[in-house]
Amino acid sequence: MAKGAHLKFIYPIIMASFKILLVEDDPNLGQILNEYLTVKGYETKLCRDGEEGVRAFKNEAFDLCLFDVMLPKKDGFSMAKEIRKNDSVTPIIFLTAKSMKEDTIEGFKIGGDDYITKPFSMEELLLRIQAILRRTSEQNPQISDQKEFDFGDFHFDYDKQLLSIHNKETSLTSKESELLRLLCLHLNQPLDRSTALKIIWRDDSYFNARSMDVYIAKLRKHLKADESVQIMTLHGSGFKLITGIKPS
Amino acid sequence: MAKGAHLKFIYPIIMASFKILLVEDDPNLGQILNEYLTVKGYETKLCRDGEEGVRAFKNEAFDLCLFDVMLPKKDGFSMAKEIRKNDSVTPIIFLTAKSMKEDTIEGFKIGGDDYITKPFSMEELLLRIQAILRRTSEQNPQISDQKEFDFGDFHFDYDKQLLSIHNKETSLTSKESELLRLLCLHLNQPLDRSTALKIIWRDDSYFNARSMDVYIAKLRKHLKADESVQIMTLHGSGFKLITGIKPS
DNA sequence: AAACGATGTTAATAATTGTTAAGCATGAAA
DNA sequence: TTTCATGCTTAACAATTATTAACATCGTTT
Repeated sequence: MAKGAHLKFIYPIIMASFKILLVEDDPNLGQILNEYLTVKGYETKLCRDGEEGVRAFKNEAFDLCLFDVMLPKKDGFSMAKEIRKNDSVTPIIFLTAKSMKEDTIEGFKIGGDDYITKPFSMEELLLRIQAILRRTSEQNPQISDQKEFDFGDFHFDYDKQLLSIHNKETSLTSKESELLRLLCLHLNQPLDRSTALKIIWRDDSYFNARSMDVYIAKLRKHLKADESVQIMTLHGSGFKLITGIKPS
Repeated sequence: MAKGAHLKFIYPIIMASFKILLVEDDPNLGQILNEYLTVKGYETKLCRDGEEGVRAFKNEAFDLCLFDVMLPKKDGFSMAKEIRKNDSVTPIIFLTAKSMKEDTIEGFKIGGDDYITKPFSMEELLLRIQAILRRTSEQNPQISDQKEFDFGDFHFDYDKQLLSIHNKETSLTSKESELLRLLCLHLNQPLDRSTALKIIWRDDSYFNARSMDVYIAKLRKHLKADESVQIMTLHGSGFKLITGIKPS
């Protein structure tokens, strides 16, 4: 029955890349798909036939499968059946040449998650992949959701909203925690203003931007406890949490 | 602001069936879909236009949305956008008359989960619904029928409405129990205010929200018996029952 | 340097949540 | 029936958190 409003939208902005098992015998299409998905930030493994595909699945961990239905040695549905014997969660998308309804339905019955009919647009495929991964990754916290951070002398527990140093503990508000978490995920790397606004405030607008500046100021106060840690301003683009500043 | 006499029906908290929000302006198709889904064991709510649909979504908890794209007052995509502001998880399937690629892609970008082109077979629609619900229900805590919970030093029996620690037993009221149950199902994870209100109070309204705050306070008192357990506030979004707090 | 936009800082205001207690309805006991 | 106990809701006010406003400062461009 239900659902959670207000769950944070964690888009794959900060995220270890997903690994996709692609099985396609047509060399052209295979290569195009492979390149396209790589460009889009996915790690891929391309196999040329069904047996090779199943073998790869057994030996490596994938986040999603993309199977052509018609394949040499072992067709896509048979692969899916074999995989579903031991694994009921990894999403499977079928590529089918014909838009035969029977194929479609067969695919879903086996436990496939989607099918897409050739010819298809790359963007559509990408969007389907994202839709499915968005869903699965939310239940897969380790992919993007680091909960505790150490930087400088600080220890930050995002879940408990606690920032501690030496033996002092400060409890943070939710907004402070979210912002600090983003900064930590980008430790010593730039955090884009607009990115942070979209993730935390859901909207990059003037007032939200000002609000964020206020929170940056609050965090800076908290972080004064260790001189070697600082939130640096990247004028016109964002902020960066840096560690290892030498005492002057 | 007196509310006057009113009746409130207590629905079963643990429902077997999924609840689908169906928004379709064509009376024939609407009724057919409605009946078909009902026969297939789903609970449905049928709305005739977009505004009605969004209103329904805000006040009731649904497991899946099925939106026609072309609708009076507010089209399906606009509905999805509005819903996605606060809810990134409830699956949305679009029904589209034309198989326009732009439409498709637009739908996915908004955060839709699938689309299906009219005319479609009922069986295909059902299979798509099942594919999505299979995936979401696995990660959907509140559908669980777990009756007893252990957290910190507590043992909580939902059916008996008993919260015990060491050798002390406290009997809870039904509202206390329902709220604690939801928190337990989300142990160490956020529980959204609106979700809890829709499930326990059947309606996310101002007074119910205040009532819920009162019950949070009551639960906090009960939970004082173990310092390592706390209900933490997620300002603006909800609460989280957390365990493993260090003694200070 | 002057002008402009972006950011820093503090304070005021607004919104949300915490807490206590007063009302109300219901059902059981007298 | 009246009385009482119970559980839930509503009200009132306090505390906390978030946003907006106002003004200072910094960086960049000219």
